[in-house]
This record gives sequence, C-alpha cells and structure tokens, in this order.
Amino acid sequence: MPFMAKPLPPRVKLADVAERAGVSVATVSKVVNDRYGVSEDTAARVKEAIDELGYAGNLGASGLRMQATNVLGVLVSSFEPFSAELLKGAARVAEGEGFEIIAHSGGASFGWERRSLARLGGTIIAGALIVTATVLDADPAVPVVAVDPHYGPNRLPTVDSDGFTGMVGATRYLIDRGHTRIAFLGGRAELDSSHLREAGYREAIQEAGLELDTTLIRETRYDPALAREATRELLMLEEPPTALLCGNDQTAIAAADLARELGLEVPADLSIIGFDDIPDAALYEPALTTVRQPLQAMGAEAMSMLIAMVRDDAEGRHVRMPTELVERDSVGPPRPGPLRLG
Amino acid sequence: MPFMAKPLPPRVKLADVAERAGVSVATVSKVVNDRYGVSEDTAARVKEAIDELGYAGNLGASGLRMQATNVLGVLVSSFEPFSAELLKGAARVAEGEGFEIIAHSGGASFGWERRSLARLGGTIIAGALIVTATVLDADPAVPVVAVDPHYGPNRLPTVDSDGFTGMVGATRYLIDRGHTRIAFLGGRAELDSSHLREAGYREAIQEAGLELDTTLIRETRYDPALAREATRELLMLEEPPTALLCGNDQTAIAAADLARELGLEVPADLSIIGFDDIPDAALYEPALTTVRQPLQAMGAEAMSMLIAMVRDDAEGRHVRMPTELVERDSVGPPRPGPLRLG
DNA sequence: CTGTTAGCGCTTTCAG
DNA sequence: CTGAAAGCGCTAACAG
Repeated sequence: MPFMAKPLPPRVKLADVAERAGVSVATVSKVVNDRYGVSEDTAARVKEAIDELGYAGNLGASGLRMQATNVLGVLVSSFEPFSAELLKGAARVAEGEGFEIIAHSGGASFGWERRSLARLGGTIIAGALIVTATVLDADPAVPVVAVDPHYGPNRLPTVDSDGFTGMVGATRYLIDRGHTRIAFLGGRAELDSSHLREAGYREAIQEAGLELDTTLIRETRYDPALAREATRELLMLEEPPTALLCGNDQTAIAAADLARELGLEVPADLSIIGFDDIPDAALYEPALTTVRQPLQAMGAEAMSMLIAMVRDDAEGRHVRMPTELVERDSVGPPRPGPLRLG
Repeated sequence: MPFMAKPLPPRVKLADVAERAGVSVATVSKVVNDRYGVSEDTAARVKEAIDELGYAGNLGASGLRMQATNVLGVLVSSFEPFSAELLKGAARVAEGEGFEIIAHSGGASFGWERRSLARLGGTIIAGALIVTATVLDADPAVPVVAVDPHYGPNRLPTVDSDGFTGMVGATRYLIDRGHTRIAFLGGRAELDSSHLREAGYREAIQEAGLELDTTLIRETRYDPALAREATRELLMLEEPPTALLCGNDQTAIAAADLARELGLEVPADLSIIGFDDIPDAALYEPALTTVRQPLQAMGAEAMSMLIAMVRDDAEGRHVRMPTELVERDSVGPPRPGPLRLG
C-alpha cells in the first residue's frame, strides 16, 4: 500500500466565514481588512462568524495577492549563538513597531541569502535582515539590511561593528601586560570583517615597535578543527607565542581546549582573547576575555533601519557600532620560562 | 503628493524563466520539481535560464497550490533566551533532515498560537513546534508538537521536562544544607508546569517533616516586578526565609536583585535557586544555582518527533525529559542570626 | 514530450 | 451597500 497522508482537517477559510455569515467572500474580506462600504450590521455578523470559526487569514494567499505584508524576515544561514543574539534584539524592535517577524534558516549552501530572499520576498515578507551574508550582488526585490556582512563594503545598507579598533585594543591590552610574542588566529582572509580584525592586530603590533612575525599569523576559516591544528603548530614552534588573539570566540574556545589537552594552563601558560562575546564565552572555564560586539544592539539598530525603509521608504545607511574589550580570566602575564608540553 | 512607494524591482518568476528558455511555464515547473516528462535537452536549457536569472520558487505561491511544503515552523510568543535555546536544538535536527525552518513570533496577545498556526499552516509550513503554549484546544490543521506547554495534559504530542522531580531535588538540596524556612516563588497556579514545580516543593518539605508554611508560598506570574514585590514581603516577615526557590531563572534573578538592593548578600543572607538554566543564569553575579531543563535537547527531541509525524505520519507521544540541579554560587548555609535590612 | 487550463485563498475593481 | 469575477505565482490534469 502506498504512503497515505492522514487527510488534514480543512483549514477554515474566507469562504467558510462567508457562508456562515450569509454574505459573499468579498464582504468578509472587506471586514477583515477594515475597508469601508460595509454596513455595521453586516460587519457585526461577519465578525461574529470569524470568532466562532477562529478564522485567521492565510499569509501565503494574501501576500500573493497584495504583494505586501506586515511581516519582516531575519535570514540566517543557521541558528547559532551569534545569530540568536541578533535575533533577540531585532525581534524586540519589530514587535514594538507592530510588525511580525519570521526568522528563516536557509541552510549552508552557497547563495542561501539570495535563495531565501527570493522564496520569501514580497509575498511573505516585506523586507529582510540578512545576517553575515557573503553573497550580496543582485538588487533585492524588497528592502534589505545586511548585518555583519563578510564581504564589503557593498551597496546594501549595513550594520556592523568596528573590528579594526576592537582588535587594536585587544592587542594593546596584551602588549601592556608584557606579551611580545602574540599569535593571531584569523578567520578567512577574503572576508572583509576578518581582514579588518587582522589589520587591527598588525597595526597595534607595529605601533608598539614589535616585530611582525608572519609565522604567528594563521587562518582558521572559523573552523574549530582548523583552529586546533593551527594552535598545535604554533605551540610546537621553536619560540612559541605567549598569547593568542582569535578571530571569534568559537575558535578561541577550540584553541583553549587544545592547549589544555596538551597539558597547558590558560592563562598561566597561554593567554587567549576571543572576539564576539557570545554567551558561551562567559561560560567557558576560564571565562574568556573577548572583544564584545553589541549583538543585540546591532540587531535592534538594523531592524529599526529596515522598518524605516519599508514604512517610510527611507534611505539605508551604513552604521558601524563600537566594540568593547571584556576583561575576564583568560589573560595573564606572559609565562616566564619555556613551554613544557604534556 | 501622496505617499509613493518606490517601485520594487520585479521578482523573477516562473514565466520569466519560461520566456527566456522558450518553453511554457508548465515545463519549467516540471524541471524545477524534478517531474518526468521533459527531454534532457529542454531540461538543460531551462536549468540554464534558471541560473542566469537566479530564479527561486515563491514559497507562498507553491505552498498555496500544493498544500504542502518542506518548511517546518517553530512558533513562539517572543524570542527570549528560553525559546532561543530551544530553537537552536530544533534547527540542528531540521537542517540535518533536509527541512527548512521558519521561526515565527506571533506577539503576546491571547491566542497567538492558534493565530500563528492558521496564518502559516498548510500553505507555508507543513508542521509546527509550539513553544510554551497556553491555548491548545482546537484540532490543528497540520501536525503540531507542543514544547513545555503551560496547560496540560492535553491531546497534543508534547515534550516537556520533569519539573516535579527537579523541584523535589532542589528543595532537598537546601534542606540538606540546613535550611528550614524555605520560601517558594511560584509562577501561575493555573499552569500545569507551575503546578508541578510547586507540588515538588511541597512534597520535599513534608517528606522532611518540616512545617509547610503557606505564607512562604507566593505567586509571581513569572513577572519580574511581581517577583520583586513578593520577595520584599517575604523578607519583611517576622521570621523571614533563609532560602528562596523560584519558578524560573528570570524571577530568581529579579529576587536576587531586590535582595541586594536591600543590602543583603546572596548567598550569605539569602540562598536562591532558579529553574530553567537559561544562559543568563550562569552569567549572573553570583552565578545562579538552578534546575536545568535540557532546552536544546528538548528542542531537538520535539523536532525529531514532528518530522516523523510529517513525513511518516507517525503518532506523537509525550516525552518527559529529566532535569538536573546545577550547583553554582547562589546557595550557602542558612544565615545564623536575624536579618538586618539595609 | 509539451502546452493549455483550472484553481489553491485572497483582495480588488466594477456592476448591480 | 453588496457580490461576481479576475488574477497574484504556481502545479497538476489533461489534450495535443
């Protein structure tokens, strides 16, 4: 016997309400959308029918017809701590302004941004926030704000944070504490945000008159496994670093895990600083010192901008939010003696 | 001049692809959906046109027509830490199984669950997780799994956690440390989950042979402001409690804030235990001892069940996940002397 | 193998 | 003030 789906209970639709109230679908539609040209009497009867049947309009159908909705999208590649934080901030603003919000995870395949936008744009959502996009070429069909895009600058309105200044500050912080061999675990060289962070590191190193040793600069592609590998190599060096600056918290945590598996202590043997300040950073043992991006505030700012664009046809801008060093427990003075790996 | 919306760039649709490839829309549709009855030649030409135009099907329209989609919904009243954690777990499973996922925050108004379900059900999503629902009467039109519903037991498949046992454990933990006057800041008496937590408290108190003093039992409706008020009253009592058990972490944090504003120290003057283990609990100063619900695991479990229901027409079940006491820094021995409020 | 056509639920002219 | 009918983008019958 072939697969047989349980017949779904029919959804109640406009026609059901119309029949119940003894009017036409057109009239019900007018009542639902507060159009005038309906007598109070009829309207009351229709409303009653709506309540009794528990009717609620179908977003797909009305969006298709109207080419407009009051739903805003937040498009992410996946729900991880970073996007979850942004979502909280964005949702708070949207709800306050009377918009509903839909968060969509489009999967990891290349071009997910455009795909998600095309699938939802116009008929389901009236505008979108795209989180950490890497592909943003085509003119989108609805207003779009990019949050922390990896390539840039692009033509889209954007909210991001000042990774350059943030990383300069983190590097100086280590230098002030006596570190001179500071390694950098970067993300992906071709991404704008990664590039800025690395530039900040280089700037601070040179400004302090330290030697810029490029063997101390590695790329992780933000992949924890690669971060572990790079950390291992760095620690095996003739003259290993005493501190590690990481492109994000997840790679910082991976590096710290590896160091400890090798019998080292953080920060006694190796100081580590992350980037982002996702919730996990504070929970790590030892709590991770990191460069905080104000994720919720970034989400809120981006959503405000999007709403202005959708509602008032406002121009989008480029907003760069400040970062801030959060001092916790993963940085100490440089280890005095040589490294003994367990 | 009246408000004039910027004319949106037209979305590319099936008809555009058809024209480009020199075939009919029906043919393009077949190619898109991998139906057979299209020559390889034509199919190739169509695919080329799709790529060139960057076409991606419109979810609203195809859902409307097919009465089926491969998108699953996670319906929440708002995106707060609790639902964000569940979402992470649920999303991981859905993506692994080839489903897309849409999270929808329906607003706080009464009956948001039903409204969201009606608006999205069938045409946009093929099934839904409803998080902390309070209204679940009508037969939903698509498969639905309730996560941590507040009323229960209901007829819907459900994933929740064992609040009774969790609260018994937390209460015993305090008793073991010498506390005898233990207050309980409950949520909403009419909610099933709240009720179970309070029952656990009562059970443990009586099992230990302690007097059950109902003036120590307060209701907060999970509202931080009410939690503060209740805490204030408790501390003003002739014989104030030495420990506070809270229905969730947010009220526990509110209570701790108030206690400290009154000049008390946590846990020296007052021990506090929360419930849920949202990320904020660990970040609070002092880190909050709490009863952990495995939120991500609950989201994952619920999503697995939903997928089985949607795909294989499986029966839903009721899964109750274990809770676990997380010992942190907000519990100490009972204060020896009387309380001095600052 | 391909195209024509009807209709999913909804909103909007436009007649009555 | 009310309803009939067309059409949003898409898919599934059904002819050709």
